[in-house]
Amino acid sequence: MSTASAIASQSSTSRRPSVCCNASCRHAAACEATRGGDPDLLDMREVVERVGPFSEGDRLVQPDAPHLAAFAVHSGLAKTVTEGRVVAFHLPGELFALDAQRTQTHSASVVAVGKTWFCRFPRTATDALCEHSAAIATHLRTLRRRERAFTRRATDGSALERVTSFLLELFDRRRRVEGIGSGFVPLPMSRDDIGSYLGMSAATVTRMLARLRSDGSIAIRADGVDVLHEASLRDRFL
Amino acid sequence: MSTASAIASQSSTSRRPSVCCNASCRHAAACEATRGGDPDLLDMREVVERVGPFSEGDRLVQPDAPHLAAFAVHSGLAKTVTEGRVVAFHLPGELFALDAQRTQTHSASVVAVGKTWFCRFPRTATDALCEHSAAIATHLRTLRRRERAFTRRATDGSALERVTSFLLELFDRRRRVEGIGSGFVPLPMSRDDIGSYLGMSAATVTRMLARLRSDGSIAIRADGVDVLHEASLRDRFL
DNA sequence: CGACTCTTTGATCCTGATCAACACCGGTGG
DNA sequence: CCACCGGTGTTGATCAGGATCAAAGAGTCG
Repeated sequence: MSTASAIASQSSTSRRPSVCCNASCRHAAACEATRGGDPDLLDMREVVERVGPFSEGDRLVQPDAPHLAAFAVHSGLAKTVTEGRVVAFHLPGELFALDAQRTQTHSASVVAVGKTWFCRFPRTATDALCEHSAAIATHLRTLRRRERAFTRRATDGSALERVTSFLLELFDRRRRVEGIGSGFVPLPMSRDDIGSYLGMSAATVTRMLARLRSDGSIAIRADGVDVLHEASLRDRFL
Repeated sequence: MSTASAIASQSSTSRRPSVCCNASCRHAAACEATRGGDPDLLDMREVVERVGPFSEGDRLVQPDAPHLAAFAVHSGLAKTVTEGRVVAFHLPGELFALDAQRTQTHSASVVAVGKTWFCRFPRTATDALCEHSAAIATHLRTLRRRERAFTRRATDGSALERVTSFLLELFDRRRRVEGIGSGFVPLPMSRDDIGSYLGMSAATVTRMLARLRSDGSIAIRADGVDVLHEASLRDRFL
């Protein structure tokens, strides 16, 4: 079941770390850690370790484990789970697990969804960078705030509105990382995961997607959806 | 419609202030401002002004108005309203409108429910007291925290659970102020107000109360409810 | 006394959960 | 290559919680 069953936040010795964060990385243009190659943030590239592959269900960090690193998704997808509920998804290029800087311990699990690679930023290294560079310190503070905002689970509005805004959120976040791309939004997570995140049953997620399909807003594929009519999705929030 | 239509937070000249905060006040024993006559807080009595009467619907403070005073309910009832929703009720003896100390302006309306008198604590006076007395400063900070907690609207749980916990909350708060009393919980606010506060329709509030009556937990009176079987109410939260 | 407002109660509707049946798909073993 | 199998997604049927609407008491104030 696991290609890498160990917990990676404690040490990376079980996986060959490799310094590989440079302009040739698929996400270099928009990676949050380096903000697309911002000269002020270049040092972040020197401390990163690539870890993986993780496969479906593998835990990257455990609750109450000491906070030893932050992570970015390199490829695949990750979810943050608290008390049995999905509270956040992490897309390629997005940095996370910054929340624990204060408490010194992680407050939730982070679990791989499908085959996933991560970029690991050891705490000791990033702390040192923050002392040398005000730009890096500020950048990480900003990302920490943003992580907190993403984690706040939207529980208001109808099921259709929540599914719609979920798709638009992923659409926008993906666009930010991949650059201007197609209207395709991958949904590698299960319907159960989406339902858990949105506070509804998996059956309802399916039904709401079907409704958006039937009015021509999206097309449903095996591995995600195509946004066919972005405006009609956004119009649901007048 | 109004016995006192002016906005009281700006000035009290339109109503005769009277220094009347002493042991003979009906709520002296438990008033939050003086914490039942705590010697360290006695100076609070010197700065208070009694204002009123206000009648149904009169606004005591307006959103965005400058924060010139905090208040306690002397008699009657008040509600805090934000964006058309009731977010808090204030019982006799309870201090409120501390929230604006930071922002310098009130963030919500406070409206009288029925005929209501208030005790007004001018900002300049309480600020001065806080400089002289660490006890008073600490006390007000504590109350501010508590006000924030009370304002958080409980939106989870079933309608029956929310109504039950609402009654118990008022029951407990009233007991704290009035001392050990009867099982009577006055409900001078309308069913609409309760529904707004609890996030449900007025009809549902009525229905849930009827259900609690039919299983013998409460009796419904014109002006409130009698708690007949406190334990069975609390048992709804296992 | 009469107009008004608020509460109560009944009837109906809507949303989304739950349960069950079925399709689909990838993997496994013969 | 094919039959089988378990997991996941889709879809229909049913159900429960509350909202909404309407009509009938019950105070309340002029």
